[in-house]
Amino acid sequence: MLKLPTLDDVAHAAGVSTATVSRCLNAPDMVRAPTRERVLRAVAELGYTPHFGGRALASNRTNTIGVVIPTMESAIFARGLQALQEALSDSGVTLLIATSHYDPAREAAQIRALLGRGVDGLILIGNARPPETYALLDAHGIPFVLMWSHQADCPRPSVGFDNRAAARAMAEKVLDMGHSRVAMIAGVTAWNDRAQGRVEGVRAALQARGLSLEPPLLIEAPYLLDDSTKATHALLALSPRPTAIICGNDVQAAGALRAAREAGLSAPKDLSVVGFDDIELAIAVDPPLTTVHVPHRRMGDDAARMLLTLIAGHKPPGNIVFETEIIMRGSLGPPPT
Amino acid sequence: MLKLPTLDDVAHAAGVSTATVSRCLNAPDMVRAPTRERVLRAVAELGYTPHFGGRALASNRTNTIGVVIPTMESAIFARGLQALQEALSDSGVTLLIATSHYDPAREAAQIRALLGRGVDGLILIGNARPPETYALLDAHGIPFVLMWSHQADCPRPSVGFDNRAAARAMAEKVLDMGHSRVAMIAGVTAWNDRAQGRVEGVRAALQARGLSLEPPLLIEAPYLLDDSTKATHALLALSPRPTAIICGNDVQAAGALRAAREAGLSAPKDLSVVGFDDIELAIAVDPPLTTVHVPHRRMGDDAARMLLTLIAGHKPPGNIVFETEIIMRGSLGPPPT
DNA sequence: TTGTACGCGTTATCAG
DNA sequence: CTGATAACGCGTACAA
Repeated sequence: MLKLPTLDDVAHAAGVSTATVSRCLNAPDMVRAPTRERVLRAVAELGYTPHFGGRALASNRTNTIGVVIPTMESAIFARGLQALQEALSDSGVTLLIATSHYDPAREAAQIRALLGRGVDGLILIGNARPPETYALLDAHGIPFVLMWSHQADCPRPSVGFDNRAAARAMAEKVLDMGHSRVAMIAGVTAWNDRAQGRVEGVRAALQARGLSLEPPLLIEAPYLLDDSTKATHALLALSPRPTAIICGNDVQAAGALRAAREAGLSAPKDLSVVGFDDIELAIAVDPPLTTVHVPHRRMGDDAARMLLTLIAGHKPPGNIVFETEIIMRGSLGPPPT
Repeated sequence: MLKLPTLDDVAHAAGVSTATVSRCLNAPDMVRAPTRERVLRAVAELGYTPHFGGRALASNRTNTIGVVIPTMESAIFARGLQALQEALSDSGVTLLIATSHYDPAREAAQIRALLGRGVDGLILIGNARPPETYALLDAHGIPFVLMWSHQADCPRPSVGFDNRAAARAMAEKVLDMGHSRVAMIAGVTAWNDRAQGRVEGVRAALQARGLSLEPPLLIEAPYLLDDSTKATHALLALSPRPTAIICGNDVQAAGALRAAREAGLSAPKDLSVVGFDDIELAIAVDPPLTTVHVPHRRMGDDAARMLLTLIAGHKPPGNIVFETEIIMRGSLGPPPT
């Protein structure tokens, strides 16, 4: 293991003090051009990279921000993450990724771990979490931004959209198609305001037309293909069976389509299925999914930008709310006659 | 911004020296039980977390390992990453994730960034990279493990499988079905030994039966749905057109199925399609994909374990090679008569 | 078994 | 514009 060159080595090689070298790297304008040139040459020659720990210790900043997402396995958060990462690396900031498996206790533990690593800020998904977690955040005084949600009554800085309204709009689309026996496969709603909002939105739309959304027509299932397939089979065993299934996300919708096939039903002729999120999977399945388009990239971009603003000590620029859009593809059609 | 509690604060609260507190955390056995208990209580009460930078500086270790994957957007690496992360966090190690977009220059830059952050080890995907990158690694003396590949002539520690052999076996399966006009949509092979190996394997199988694999029957495309759909349309325009398409991964296979549908062909009756990797997508599409199963989780597990061994200074335990397995599902059938 | 004291690499505050 | 020098929080010889 080679010993890495230190500030001192560079200073020695360039014939200046460590302070000057440090300045060349952090505030080049404060150094005369010829000196700076000499120093930078020495830096290049030695292949010097500042030691992260030393820097963190001395400056109390890490140029690192942490994000805790529920999971990496489903592709839901991948694109947003990538956007986050790109936006941040433009500012020389590194992204530290942790996962909570949709478990608030794990999320709190991950936040603690991230804080221990001295992250300058945090990005979290959604706003439903125990008060202790918010207490931890507030006590620490760390800047953070919530993604994927927008609720008017949540005073935290956030970049997201109204899951409830989007789901309601989708349900209305389904009803407008003429469906009157509508079921929903929802994500697990415990500590998940996105899943909750989507259920509420669908329920509101149904109730406005005199329909209700209760078990057995409402099933909660993890955001996984197999669980959704199983749930769909249960729904299809009902009599009369539903003519449309609204799913909590695209993965679940893909699972529903699969169950329909297994049951010998063809979508959308015998059964309509709609999803949510508009991930790549939506156009891979047959029929392609009618779904709610979510602006993954722009959410990531804007969340990064907002967090950097907060870290810089500026005022929270007000929450950002995106509009969603229903993408009509083949999986939604009129009910069978 | 609250000031975080330091070792000194804990020491003060527990009425001991900082050295004792440090020992309680790093080598509990060296401290008498009653003392330790008192200290740990203080730790808990103050919510103390060791300062990452300080620790890194003093111990020259970060308990962090870095991984550079090509991309997060396709789900290919997600499961392996999750496994890595879980295996590592059991050992109190944090995973730093960076992406290269399949670009060797970007990979080198990310490695440099990771080294600057003082990672204790690295995980890299595949073994095809410029000699300068290996030179960088060797000069630094950092332990690293390669994943997803196994080539007998590569002397680096690795945990993977033989992409060439797996692809060859798959191609033979296709040929055994009776296909004689076989095309391939490969991943971009530049600096990607997995993609290269898969092409070579398929080509070898075809050549053994007197067939060849050259353009226009061989097309390279990014591992994305749309590109593969486009490539498939080009293949379907050939005359005579291929009766089977072997794809570089499952995403491409899903794209091929989509193109077939668009062209009014039904799989596997009119066209057989096979994939590689066995990600969740494989069972979401219709027909479900016949594909090569890759042991994502075990690869992640073992790579983590091997790297930790290397970091601990033990001998490289020899490369780990996994067997792959062809999973027969619906997308491969006999050629149309 | 516990405490003292130094050094890790960097930034930031002062003088000059 | 540049150079000394004092922190920053922790691990670890060494001493007690």
